[in-house]
Amino acid sequence: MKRHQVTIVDIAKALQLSKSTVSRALTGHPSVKADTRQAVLELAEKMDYQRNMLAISLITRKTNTIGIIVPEFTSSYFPNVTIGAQEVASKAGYNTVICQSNESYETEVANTKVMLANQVDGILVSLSKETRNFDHLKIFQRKGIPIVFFNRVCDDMDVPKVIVDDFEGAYKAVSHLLERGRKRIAHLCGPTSLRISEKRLNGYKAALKKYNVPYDESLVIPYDLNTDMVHIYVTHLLSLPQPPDAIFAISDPTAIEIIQVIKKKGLRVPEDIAVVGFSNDFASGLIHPSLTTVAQPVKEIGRTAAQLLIDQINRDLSDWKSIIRVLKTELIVRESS
Amino acid sequence: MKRHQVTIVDIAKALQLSKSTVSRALTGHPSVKADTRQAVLELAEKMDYQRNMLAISLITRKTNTIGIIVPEFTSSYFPNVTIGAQEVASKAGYNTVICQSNESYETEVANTKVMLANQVDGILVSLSKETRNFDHLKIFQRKGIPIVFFNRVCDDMDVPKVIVDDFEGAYKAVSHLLERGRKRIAHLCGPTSLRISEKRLNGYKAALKKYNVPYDESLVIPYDLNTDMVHIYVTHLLSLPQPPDAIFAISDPTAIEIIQVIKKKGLRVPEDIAVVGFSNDFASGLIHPSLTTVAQPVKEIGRTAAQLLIDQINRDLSDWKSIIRVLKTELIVRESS
DNA sequence: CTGTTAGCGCATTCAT
DNA sequence: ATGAATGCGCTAACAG
Repeated sequence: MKRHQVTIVDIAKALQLSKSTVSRALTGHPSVKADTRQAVLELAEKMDYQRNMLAISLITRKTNTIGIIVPEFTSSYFPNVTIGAQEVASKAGYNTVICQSNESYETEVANTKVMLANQVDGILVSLSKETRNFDHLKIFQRKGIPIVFFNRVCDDMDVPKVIVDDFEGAYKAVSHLLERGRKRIAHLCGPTSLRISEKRLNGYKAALKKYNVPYDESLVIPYDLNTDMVHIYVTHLLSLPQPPDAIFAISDPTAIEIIQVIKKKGLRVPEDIAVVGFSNDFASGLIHPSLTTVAQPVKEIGRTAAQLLIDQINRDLSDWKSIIRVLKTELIVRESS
Repeated sequence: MKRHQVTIVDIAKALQLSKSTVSRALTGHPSVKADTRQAVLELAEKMDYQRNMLAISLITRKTNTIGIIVPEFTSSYFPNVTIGAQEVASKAGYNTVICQSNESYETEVANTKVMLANQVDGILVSLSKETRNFDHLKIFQRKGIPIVFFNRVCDDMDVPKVIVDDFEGAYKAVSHLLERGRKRIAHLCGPTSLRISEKRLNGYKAALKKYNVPYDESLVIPYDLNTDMVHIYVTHLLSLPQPPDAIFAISDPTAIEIIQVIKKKGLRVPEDIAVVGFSNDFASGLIHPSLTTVAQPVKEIGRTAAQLLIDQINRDLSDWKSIIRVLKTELIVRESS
């Protein structure tokens, strides 16, 4: 299928001008007579001329495009982060290419190849739950292409990161449960590959310690974020000799699933078991009972990450910063606790 | 910031080969000795070589990229459509660039410029609620770049479209309410600019007619999808001399907001007022009471649209089809009706 | 203010 | 099976 592309040459011919003049007129270069520019612009408009960014990027070695790699799009978390990121990016003149890794390491690697091949000026990454090797990301460092991590970060790499205070968030959530008189608090924690799992677990432990509640390993269940498995874990917890009277979940989708399972078993939330989630997904305010959760400033995370990335792009290679920006969480108490 | 890019030339030099040979080896051309290819591939890997798609696309006039323009990302509808679309696209070797118009005509126009400048091979579009002029999209037709519309389509243009049977969906929803004995059914309908608003309204009217319920214009309220306004409309409806006993909403976010407003006023759903939505967003199964709604096959819409687009891209310009694919809806009855 | 020249990185004719 | 030359559309020196 042969498409015809309108080029600068076409305009130049029609106007009896040189290519360079047309090019300059189009790019708003000051050194071009007002009426010449006017004529060029008008004709360009009339001919549906669009600058070919491929050619321009090839020369300037800049695509004004940033890549975003996220694990999934099913909760409201990542869509909202990308909204925030796009907001800042487009204001700074950058386009955005979004890829989902689907929580798969393989796919994540493939995504990075695409980003490289398309010469993005930088990438925003939140790791898949499977990712334990970071070579595919270190390539960017070697090539001098800025990376900024958010949410699921890589400790191995000395680049900017945007996270929330996961420790404190979990600490607040569990303290809240303890203050409400809960004695046996279970924790459905995330996969060990993710640092956030560890940090939230530590917050959980610290809260227990502060309130002098012994840490009981049998109440802590690591799971791989596949919500299909939640009912098994909940069933298990409820069948313990001393079942928990509260569950703190690593994420809102998890917590929501927990509530569904508990209700299906004929138990009441929060009377029999309290539930607390993490992230304040859109759905958590709607579910019945509404979910107590640790809110993250989602769009702000996206904005901050994009801003750090753009700063890095504009900065000289020599003085890259590896700032870690820690945003605050907020405990939102609702009916489930 | 000067990045160094590894090029074919680097590999050629290191291996004492010509550029063409290296290029052929890299692209899997058969006419190259097995061990030469082997050597090239190995070195390329070792040097972190990545083909520069900008250069390749410039020559081949093909970017293997499709653009997607959606109005928003806040409900679960559009994220899910894009997931379906990406699935098909990436299987066919296409990358995806996603833009949000934020329901703004201006932004939508800007988005199309970006797509053109980046030489996408085709675009998937769902119109913003403001869009009434389609020149920015007709440019694609003129340039021979395939377009496929989904959900919010443009009647003016003879291109493939993927929609659901909005008329039937609304008809089923309203019939359901009537069968449950509701007599005065209000309808919060979408902006007149969107065809889906009209079709759903027609389905509403047809159902009333079938059940011999007179059409009462005062119960039909057009609104612009800004959920902040919902409480005003609901308040108005409830203050009517003969208030409605049911509300059919153009969308799930709308219906969810309606339920919240009704509950806040101390009325019960569905006892006092039944509510039905449209689309079966993720949240609709979680809200209390859970929402009766018309489910759309969301991912399937994305898949179908992407497939039609890719078909079109591979087809010859001369025989473009303007198929309209109409997918089925399904009424999901929950607690709110 | 405007024109001329050179190449960005690569695939693709032609040659050999 | 390999090499040399051409050019995709455009910007960026370099000249007037």
